Amino acid sequence: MGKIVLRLDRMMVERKISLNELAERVGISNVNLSKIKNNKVTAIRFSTLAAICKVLECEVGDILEYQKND
Amino acid sequence: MGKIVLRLDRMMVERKISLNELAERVGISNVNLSKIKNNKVTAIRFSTLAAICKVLECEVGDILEYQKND
DNA sequence: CTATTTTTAATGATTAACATTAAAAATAGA
DNA sequence: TCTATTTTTAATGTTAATCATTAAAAATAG
Repeated sequence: MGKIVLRLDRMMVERKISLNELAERVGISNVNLSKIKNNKVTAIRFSTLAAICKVLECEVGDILEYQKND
Repeated sequence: MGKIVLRLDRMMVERKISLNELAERVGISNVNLSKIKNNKVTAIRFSTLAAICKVLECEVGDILEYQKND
């Protein structure tokens, strides 16, 4: 069926930013960012996604990917 | 502040698929797909996004982009 | 070991996707 | 121009799920 996978790790390592700091700068709780980071959410608001892209200075495609199976 | 923009048009033209057909194959109403296509939504479910990517045979970055403004 | 960071869990509020129906607007075809 | 099809807008209601908050457990760092 394929699914959407969020991959924050790479960019976070690249930008040398911790989860707590990213959460603060993005403007959401670290608890929720942890969920997002570990693919425990099934949707995301564009405002949140935009804030993440802004702080991490990256494109949507850098953190969201479509993973098809088979 | 920057925002997320959905761009379905390009891929739809490229795949030569109408909004009604895409809606049907994605599994959502044409009304909602129209909203998505015209950026009238503020969030999206990964299941919907994955279905769109599947039908259009594309990556997330092909239809979702972060647009920063100065 | 201890302090910090990250993850998990549970609860609750609020937002908003999505369905549905109906009508208006836009587009295409004859 | 007229007509059929497609797309968009509008309104209403249901349901899903983000996100906040609090607290505790687990993992990591020093």
